[in-house]
Amino acid sequence: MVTMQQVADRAKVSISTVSFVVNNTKPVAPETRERVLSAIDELGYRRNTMARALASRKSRVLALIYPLLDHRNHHAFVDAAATAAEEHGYSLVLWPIHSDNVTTEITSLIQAGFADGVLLMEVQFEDERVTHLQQADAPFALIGRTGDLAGIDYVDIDFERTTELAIDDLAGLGHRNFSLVIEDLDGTPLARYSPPIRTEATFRAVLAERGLHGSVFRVPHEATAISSLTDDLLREAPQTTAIISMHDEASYALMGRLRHRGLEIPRDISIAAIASSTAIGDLMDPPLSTYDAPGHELGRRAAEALIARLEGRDGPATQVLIACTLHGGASIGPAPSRRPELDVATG
Amino acid sequence: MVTMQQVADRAKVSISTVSFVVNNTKPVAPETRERVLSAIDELGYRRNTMARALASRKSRVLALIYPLLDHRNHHAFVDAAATAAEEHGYSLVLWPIHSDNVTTEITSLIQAGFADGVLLMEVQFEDERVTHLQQADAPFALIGRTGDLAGIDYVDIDFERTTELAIDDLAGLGHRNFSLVIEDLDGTPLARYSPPIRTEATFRAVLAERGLHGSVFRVPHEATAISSLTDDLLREAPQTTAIISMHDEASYALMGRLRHRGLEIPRDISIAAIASSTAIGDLMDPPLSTYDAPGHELGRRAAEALIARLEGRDGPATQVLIACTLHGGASIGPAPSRRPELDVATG
DNA sequence: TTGTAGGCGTTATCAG
DNA sequence: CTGATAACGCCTACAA
Repeated sequence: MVTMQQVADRAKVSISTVSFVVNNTKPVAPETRERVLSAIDELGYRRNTMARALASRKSRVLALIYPLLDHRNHHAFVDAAATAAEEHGYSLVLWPIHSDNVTTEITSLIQAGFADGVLLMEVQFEDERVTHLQQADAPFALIGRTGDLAGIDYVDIDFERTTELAIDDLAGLGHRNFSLVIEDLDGTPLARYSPPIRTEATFRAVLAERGLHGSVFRVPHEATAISSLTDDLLREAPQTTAIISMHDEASYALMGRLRHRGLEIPRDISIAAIASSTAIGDLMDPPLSTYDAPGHELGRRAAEALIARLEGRDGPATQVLIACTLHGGASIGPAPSRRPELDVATG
Repeated sequence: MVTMQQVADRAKVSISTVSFVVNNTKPVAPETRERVLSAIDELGYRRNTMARALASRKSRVLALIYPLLDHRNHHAFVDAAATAAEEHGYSLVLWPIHSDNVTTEITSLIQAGFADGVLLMEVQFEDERVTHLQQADAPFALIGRTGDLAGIDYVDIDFERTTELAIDDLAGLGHRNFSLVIEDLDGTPLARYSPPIRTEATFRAVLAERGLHGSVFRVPHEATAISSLTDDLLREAPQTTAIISMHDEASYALMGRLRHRGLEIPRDISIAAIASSTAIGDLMDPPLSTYDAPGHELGRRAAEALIARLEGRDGPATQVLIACTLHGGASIGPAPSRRPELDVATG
């Protein structure tokens, strides 16, 4: 390993001069700088990350508290956060959660000087990790939202706006009777996960406001519940002509079983997935019309918000909401004038 | 931040004694140890990661070179690697690749003392990153395999065994005519990606050995190619009764369009997905029979192999191959005695 | 514009 | 078993 001292010797300058050119921290005579630069080049010097962190009291590491629930697709999100971090001279460390004392684990990351700040995802409506971070005065940013957001940096999907968009798009096609399909997370660690909560509330509010009708189906993450959904829906809300789904597995099942029941999509019934992705939608036949989750942008902006905070650019909190946008697909269409009779025996 | 010195003062011992108990590095009198421990507890001491790394010349960080191709599901894999690392006192850092000079970037991670070792995924048959790491004498482990594997630590799916398993399982059901569907990666950065290469070679070899028949379909990752696959297959290999697919998107499309063409799965034709996952398979109707990729185990073992190497446990290289195992599904069944006539006009 | 020197918090070596 | 003390490689006042 080649050190600053060796570079200094070769360039016939002091070690601090090397530091100045390496970090651009003080003006250095062009000619001296050249000498240093070429010494660095010839020796293949790289400044030692750990020594730098120790001396500067900054690790330049962001810890992403990483949920172990693997039924969600965080890929784009994590990817973008890592990339953004790297572009700003930071690194992203995955911090899997599995201990019971999650909260103390998280702040110790920072107290141990390992990370400068924390990125939190899968945030619950009331999240003790957040309060703990606040108390410990540890820099953090959320992907997602808690209930109380005063002064908190966060980036999240605008579920409210997305829901409204989907309803209005479908209403514009003549639909008047909606069904919303969301995940039922009761009994799971995500019981108070806010996306379904916010979406359901918005769904009801918007329908009421527009004078439209609808039902809500909460579907647990189990094969039996998912496969019985279609029949439940047709029985309990037979007038439905437009389904909005925030449950990809359920969407799949619906597409298949609705056709089994003799309904054609979108001729007889429309279905739109929100907070999903085109990649998933394109697998279906017909391609599912999806309002794509802006995973990439969320990851990037969350990392950047945290970095901004770390670098002292204080000021108002970053509070960003991004709506999902409709991206192709062929599963929505004009509302049918009337629905064909269902062959109930087939169900 | 509370330091070792403060702990030492409070416990009325020297700083080295504190270090000994914190790291279990030398015997300490039970009573002294107790004093230190309670001082640590009272003060809330945590040893500084960066100082430790500097002094011990070990960062305890593994860098996962992280591909930016997001059409693959690396979730379980990354997750398991991070968890395993953490269990061994290491951290996993995501290192997104986007520079042109990937190779030098990778070794500089280590030269900068940031990471002790590197985990490489999406390995190509000939991979210059590997040769570069070898030349730089940087510790690394692969997830995947290059062509030349002498002395290299790697963990990979046993595509050969998996392919053989799938063929034999289906042959056991009476199938004699197979089609293999793999991704065509020509023209992409993964042109020499080894899984499809190995799988195709094995497919041909095993069929020949068993006296069975088959065709190979290489399908690019494009909607048009994927949607025309079914017709191509039925035209070019009409006698096929069993499809083995290593291309999830194509599997989806096949399930849908085969039914459109009047073929029932698995009555008329069987389909098995290899290196896939039950989670994906369960979305289909009928549930796709999948030979599940052991992502979780691969991630764990790769991380552990690298750590073993880092900790000087040398000896023969870790070279692990894990076959995918069949996991449920209902898309394979006995070979049909004869296939119903196809309504060619429907295609 | 450049150099000197004192940390940063640990680890590790060597005495006692 | 315990304690000094010298690294580890870099940053950063403070001097020159």
